[in-house]
Amino acid sequence: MATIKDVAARAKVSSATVSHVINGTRKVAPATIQRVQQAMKELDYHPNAVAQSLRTQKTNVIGAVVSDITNPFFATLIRGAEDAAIEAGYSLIVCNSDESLEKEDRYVRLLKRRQIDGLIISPVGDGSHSVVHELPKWKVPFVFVDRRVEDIEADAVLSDNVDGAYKATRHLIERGHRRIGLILGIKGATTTEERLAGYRKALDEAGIPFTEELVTYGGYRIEGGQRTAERFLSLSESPTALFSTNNLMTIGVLQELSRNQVAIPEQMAVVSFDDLNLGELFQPPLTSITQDPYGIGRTAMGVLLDRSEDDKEGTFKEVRVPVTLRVRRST
Amino acid sequence: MATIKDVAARAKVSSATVSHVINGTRKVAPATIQRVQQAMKELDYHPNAVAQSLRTQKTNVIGAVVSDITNPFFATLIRGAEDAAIEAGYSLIVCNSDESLEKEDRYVRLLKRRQIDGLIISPVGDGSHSVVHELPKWKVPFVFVDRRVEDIEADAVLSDNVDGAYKATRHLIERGHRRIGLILGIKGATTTEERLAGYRKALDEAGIPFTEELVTYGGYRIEGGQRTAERFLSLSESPTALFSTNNLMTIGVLQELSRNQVAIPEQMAVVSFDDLNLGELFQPPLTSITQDPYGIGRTAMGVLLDRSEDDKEGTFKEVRVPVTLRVRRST
DNA sequence: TCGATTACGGTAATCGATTACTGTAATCGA
DNA sequence: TCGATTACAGTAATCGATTACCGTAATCGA
Repeated sequence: MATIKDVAARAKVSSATVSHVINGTRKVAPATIQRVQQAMKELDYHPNAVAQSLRTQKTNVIGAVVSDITNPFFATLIRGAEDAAIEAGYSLIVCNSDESLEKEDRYVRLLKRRQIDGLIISPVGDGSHSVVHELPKWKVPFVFVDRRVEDIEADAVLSDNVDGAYKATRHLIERGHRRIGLILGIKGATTTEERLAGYRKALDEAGIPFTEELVTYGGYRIEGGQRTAERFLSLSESPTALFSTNNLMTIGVLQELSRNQVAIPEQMAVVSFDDLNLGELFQPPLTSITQDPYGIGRTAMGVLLDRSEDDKEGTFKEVRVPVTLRVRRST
Repeated sequence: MATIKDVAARAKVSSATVSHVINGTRKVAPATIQRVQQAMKELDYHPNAVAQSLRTQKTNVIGAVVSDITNPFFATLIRGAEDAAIEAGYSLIVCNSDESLEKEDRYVRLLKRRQIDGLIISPVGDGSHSVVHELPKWKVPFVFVDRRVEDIEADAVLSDNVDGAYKATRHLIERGHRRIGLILGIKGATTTEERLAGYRKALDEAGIPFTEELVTYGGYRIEGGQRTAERFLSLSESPTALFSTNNLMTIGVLQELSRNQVAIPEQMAVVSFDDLNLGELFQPPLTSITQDPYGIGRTAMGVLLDRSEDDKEGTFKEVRVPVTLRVRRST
């Protein structure tokens, strides 16, 4: 591979001049510029980004840690982040935490070693033992997406969870349901707590008493959706509607209901927080709260790059991305 | 951030010794090792991967270019690649080409500048004008996934497309269909050509004549599925079965059939190459050829790392990952 | 005409690691 | 006892860029 020195030699200038031609960092005589560009072309020279990074202390790489890229929600979020990153000249390294604190820890440290310029993270669990607590000390700019950790000062781009859960629950109430089973994710996670708050708000407003029995935790996994749906079905007085608070658990719920031949919506209405993509192709089409993961990813990257370029401080932003209730036939 | 010199100073040794302690590259007295480790701990030292990369000419970064991470097929493929990468100490930079030659070109060059140790790529279109033609010259090890470019010598990990298409078509024939509409992707892409070959093989075997009229190209996009389904429906003698050769086009097909209230499978049988995940939740559940994208990604990464570690040459492997026909109720 | 300014570009230090080469004691073997 | 070997560790070059600092010639203004 040709280096800057090769170019310099061929153009009969110093490497300093080549660098300045490339970066436009000082005035260079037109004739010299010509010679340098010619030499670069002839040698098919392209600057070594690793050397640049070492010298400038800037890698133009952003790290992203999400629970699982295989989940369409995160895939789309990452896609949004990536598009924004590329436009600004950054690349994205993606890591999957699988909701494991240990993996999250390992990846964040790895990314730090790689001198990333910023981090987008959806923290594992309630974040209480997360490695993110070290981030402020390390001075790596970062932004929370989807979830956040309560007691850490940082930017965050999140869905409007309270509003979404409120709308979903109110919709079910308007359809006449009074026993609404709520399937939450991981106790302590901000998404979970906020969606619970929205649910309670709608119940309160309608004067329906809150029942512990109707609230379960499925860990945001398919299996959790099945398990909790099963539990709801076995209740002496089973609910007439289920509100599942993420896409994977909804899949589990639908599988379980189908296995037990429970008719939707006749015997059980179903609402999902977070659309299943293709939700409209199901039979019946699924009523859901639609989030905007692409928008979350894109604006998160924007917020992150703003911060790392304006250099550090400044008050932290918490952006709430609106969600919409899409009524289909499962309710 | 602490550097190796800080550690050296604190442990009262040279930076060479610190380096050797870290890497175990030469014998160091136990007492010295202790002091160095102590110093590293006290300073919370972690080696700067950028500096290491510059010196060793190895970044431990692999690039991946696929058409769209939002497509569950590629998301899963990337996930497989990533898991394998992480296990081997590599990180993955993911890029989305969106089937655009220009983006593909830009990203591959960017990745090369970043000095990636290897590349996983699903080339755009038929690959004839792809930047991948430059890769051998650049000496970046790379492996094709999902598709390949015909005239380039390289490793490749691909689905057994001929077999899959053959099985799908034969299945339809066994169900009594003789007019089977085939929806291909991008003319010239190896996936397309191979799936066409499998389709023809099954027809030949059954003595059914091949009809141009029943073959269309949908560009591997949802919209293409809709468009081609519409075309098939408007045929004077429309087919009794459709074989759509990727997941996105299948979605388009299903949408279009549903819009026209065509009953599946009574009025039109449908088979998809590549499962829709959740295909079993559709009504009716979808018969499909199931690929193993996770396996493709994982073995592709394995092949790639083998090659970059065994250092270069050696004959190129073409791995065919088996596919299975999953019969559900859409046929 | 001469000092100041401008235009242009080179020298060498630097980023933070790795590693070839070298140096000094201590130990060994006969 | 002395040359050889071994054990241990330091010096400095290097990877490929950027950039602070400096030098020279040409131009300008009064």
